[in-house]
Amino acid sequence: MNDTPGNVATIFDVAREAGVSYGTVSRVLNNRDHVKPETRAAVMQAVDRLGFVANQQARSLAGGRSQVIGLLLHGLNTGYSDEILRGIDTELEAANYDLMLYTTHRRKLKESAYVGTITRGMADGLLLVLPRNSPAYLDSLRTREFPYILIDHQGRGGTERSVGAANRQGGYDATQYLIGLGHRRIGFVTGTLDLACATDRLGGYRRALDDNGISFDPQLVFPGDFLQPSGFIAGRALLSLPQPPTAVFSSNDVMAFGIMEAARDRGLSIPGDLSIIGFDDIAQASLVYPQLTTIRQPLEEMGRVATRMLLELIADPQADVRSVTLPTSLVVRGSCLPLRT
Amino acid sequence: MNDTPGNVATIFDVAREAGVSYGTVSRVLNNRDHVKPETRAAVMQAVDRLGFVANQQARSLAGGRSQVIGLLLHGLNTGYSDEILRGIDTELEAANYDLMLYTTHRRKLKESAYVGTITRGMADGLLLVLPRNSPAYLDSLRTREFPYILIDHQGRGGTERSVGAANRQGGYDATQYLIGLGHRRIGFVTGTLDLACATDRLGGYRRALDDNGISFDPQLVFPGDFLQPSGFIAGRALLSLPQPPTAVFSSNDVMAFGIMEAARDRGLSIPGDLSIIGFDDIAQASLVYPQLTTIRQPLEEMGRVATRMLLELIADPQADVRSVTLPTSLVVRGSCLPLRT
DNA sequence: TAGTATCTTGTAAGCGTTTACACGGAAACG
DNA sequence: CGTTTCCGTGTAAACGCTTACAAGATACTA
Repeated sequence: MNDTPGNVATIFDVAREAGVSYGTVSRVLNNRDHVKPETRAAVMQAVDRLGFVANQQARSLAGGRSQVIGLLLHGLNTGYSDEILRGIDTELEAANYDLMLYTTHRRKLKESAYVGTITRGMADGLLLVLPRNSPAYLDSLRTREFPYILIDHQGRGGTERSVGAANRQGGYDATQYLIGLGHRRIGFVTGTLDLACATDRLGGYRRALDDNGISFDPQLVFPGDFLQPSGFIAGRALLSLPQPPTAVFSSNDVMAFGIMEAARDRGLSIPGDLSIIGFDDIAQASLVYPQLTTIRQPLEEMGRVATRMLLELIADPQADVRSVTLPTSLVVRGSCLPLRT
Repeated sequence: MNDTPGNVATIFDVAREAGVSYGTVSRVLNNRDHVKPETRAAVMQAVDRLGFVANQQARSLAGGRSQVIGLLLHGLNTGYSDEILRGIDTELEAANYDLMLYTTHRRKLKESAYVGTITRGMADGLLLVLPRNSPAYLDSLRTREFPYILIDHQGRGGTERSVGAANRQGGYDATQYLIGLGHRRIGFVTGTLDLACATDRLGGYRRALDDNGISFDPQLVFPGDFLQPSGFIAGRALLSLPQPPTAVFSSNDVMAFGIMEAARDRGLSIPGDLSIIGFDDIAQASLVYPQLTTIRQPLEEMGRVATRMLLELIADPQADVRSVTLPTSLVVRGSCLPLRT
């Protein structure tokens, strides 16, 4: 309020204003016991009058919480992170936490440096979006008992605390849906296969074929990298086969758009001549024409759940927080049709 | 490296390891003069050996930089912030700064509380994405001489340091393009009109009509709110007019998608029966079918430019940093056609 | 070669909090 | 009514760093 510009009220100013000691002010600010109600009120008034806001740096240096959690991302590229971020944001806001955003741009080295600074006081906990296999610095987090949660990471060892989606089941469901529509020659465009989620989706596809007595044809599987151009290329390749597929399952929506483009290029109508199903259910999926049938991955919810888990862990490091796999769901829109006979 | 779990090396540990005093270590860490080269090397080695990373909290408490800048956003809703964020991230990474993300969810009260905590040591500077008119707390930033830059804010007073886009010119260009294609009855769907960018786009539209001797017809202007459903509603309304428009200019891309939907609902083909032009050029614009012709707003560049301005301001508070308006550009895709006669 | 300026380093103080501890007074107990 | 317990508050120390300031070593000047 009435402070000279540049000079901001400290806990001492509040103490003087309220006629108590700084220790008492701290106790009030932290909702500690052993403070007389009138004193508490007086302090609160002084806080209001001075417009006092505690310095978080000092607070966390002195051993308190920083009320900040870190989020480590590869990048802001896909539109995939945005949705997770939204979930995290929602949950953090409710808990009165702030968010520190770190993007690594896929540089391994940077990641571990980040993890270093983050754990040195910057944040109370860490969320990592790590679709690939666990890097070494997780060890240091573990031994240091620093609270962290992995998002979208399906590590082999059950030791990691993570939240992910049922990629395998989703892949199975997508394939099963197409089979249910009568399709037998079903193309598959993979994601980047060093990511667990990509291999899981492929696994689901193969399993569904198996369960339905359809033999696996390697020709129908085309490698992609989760980006649109690779979808286009894959689409073109699959449609040029001597015996092209009547339906294609794309490991994500963005590549599905590429496949759509390739089909249109060839003069094929969707879904009349070719059924397409995607994975993720990003916002665009319902904006394209025809609207894309896809497997919904609950990204926002993953963000929310992970955040809740992390906050729980921060509150009680011994808490029994276990990995969670959230279910995917089939979203039927307009890009698939029963096989014409 | 070899620290007991939970105990992290401090500057004192480094000093002991290197056989110098902690003051010297600090000097080395901050690249100060007056350190003998051999000493510097010895300290750096000790730093490496111990895997030391400075505690940012302590550092900024003691008067140094926090190497953090804050970003205040309304929310992560539109896909619009993502792109700005990407630009910011790029620039920050280069400058070795970290990002603190604050979302207000449009709650005025929260904003000013945030600004309070941010300026109390949390960050060295602040970026605000503020399409609406400048709120009161900016005054406190100003008197406190805290470095900040506004993004996408076209305030009246030239006092604010901000970076924005040429919304008026963009609106003009879009309209002019449609007129050039022969269209005379051109619908317009507004954005939320309490935002400067929305009124500017409308202004550009009117100006272009004027310049071409086309009289302004209020019936052709329909209020929207930048979200897809309002585009749909607007599209339906415009197309139901006794004399419907042959082209529509939407104040942003997302609403344009809604208009497309409305047109399809009515059995109209795009661009055959109706030309549509958007504004923003978000990622989806090139994914829909037909691909959307639109006015590109250089969001990522806005983020980058604003960040550079802010960093400059942090480095030298007296720097002559002036507001910047970045040009928009017409991106021609497939959603507009010359008027059929 | 004495005197001064410059380099190099160490030490102390302080940034704004929290937390452990101390101490007087009120309440509870026998 | 003396003793014990708990309550309410103040004070000191610590968190890990930066930045004056001091002081010894070294280089430069006349």
